[in-house]
Amino acid sequence: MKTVYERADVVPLLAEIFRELGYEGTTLSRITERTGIGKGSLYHFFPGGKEEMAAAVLADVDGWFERAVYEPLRRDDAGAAIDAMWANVIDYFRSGGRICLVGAFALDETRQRFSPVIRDYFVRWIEALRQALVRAGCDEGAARAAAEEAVSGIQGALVLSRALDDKDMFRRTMDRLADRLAAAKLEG
Amino acid sequence: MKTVYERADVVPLLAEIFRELGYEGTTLSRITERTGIGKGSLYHFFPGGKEEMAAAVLADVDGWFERAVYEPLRRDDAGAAIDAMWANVIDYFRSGGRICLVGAFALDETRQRFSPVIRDYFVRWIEALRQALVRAGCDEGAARAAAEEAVSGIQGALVLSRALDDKDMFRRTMDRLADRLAAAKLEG
DNA sequence: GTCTATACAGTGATAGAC
DNA sequence: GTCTATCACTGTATAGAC
Repeated sequence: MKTVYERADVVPLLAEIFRELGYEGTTLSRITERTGIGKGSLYHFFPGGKEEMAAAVLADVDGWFERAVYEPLRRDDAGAAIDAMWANVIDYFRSGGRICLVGAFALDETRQRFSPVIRDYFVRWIEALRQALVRAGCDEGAARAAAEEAVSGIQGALVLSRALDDKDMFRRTMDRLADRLAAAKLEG
Repeated sequence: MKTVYERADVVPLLAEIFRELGYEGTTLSRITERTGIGKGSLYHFFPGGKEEMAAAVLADVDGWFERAVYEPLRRDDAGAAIDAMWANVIDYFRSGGRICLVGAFALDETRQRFSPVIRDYFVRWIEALRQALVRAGCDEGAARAAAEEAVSGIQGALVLSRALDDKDMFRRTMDRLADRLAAAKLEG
């Protein structure tokens, strides 16, 4: 049996591998080992090699958040969009069982390769959330701080729940962060 | 000119390199390149190779936090120890310019190598902070949650301030987390 | 304790058969 | 599009001279 892929099918597989092994830890042979896709095919899809693979994965992740989270935050009913954001975050990160690739890439020298993409992902998240809070009646300064706190808090929960191997800790933290956002809406 | 090292001198140098490059990104040749220490010397100090180097670095980091942060939190005046913790954290992590090696190792497969050390570092931090909060008059449940929130929040700020390349964001977040801890003391 | 030389498996990458 | 073979290079690790 022989499987024929398209580039779009390969990207999510690569995403899981980069998430688990990191940029440096991901090697072509480990990709082949886990997916069955040979070097020939990989270079056919990604002539730029590993760096192009990681860039494609980052673009894919970014696109998902843009559609599922940022755009609703900018356009839909603020309360509903924020509720949806928390549901999406818990689901996407599998209650802390899955890390944020963008956050992970920000920590080591990998950041230098993808610096603009990494920054943009977080800037747009914070800005979209800030806009939703303002629409919900929060004042400008409080909205900015609350948005930053939420996005930062998610990253922290991903690190800590993974270090403690405790998914409950992740869910607890998402609940607390959601409460804080709700409080910011009312107070602002 | 020839420099003669002791093992204890080498560990902090290795720590910076592991922090910048990650476990997989750190190679023996890059260590030599940055420190001038040859492979022969490295294997003399760390016969177990790279894994032993990383373990030594983790033990060193852990020891520093134990002495400078955890022990004061368990024994000294609660308010003073908590104030000292925030000062130490901002200083140690260079306002977000330096990452938490333990947190970084928790994110990818490196975690499997050092899982007990990683978990223990965070468990003891949270527990020591919880004890300080209880001594300050906070009730048990609130103290546990507040301690977890603070430690998690620090990790999040490290990721986000690095992604945004914004040290002010790190300091702002430390201020906010400190305020939240102070509020928890009073409310609890 | 440090250096040089070296072993050999694994790295990203390329070329050509099918 | 996928496979196999192969490239030059770098990875960790070891041994022995000094």
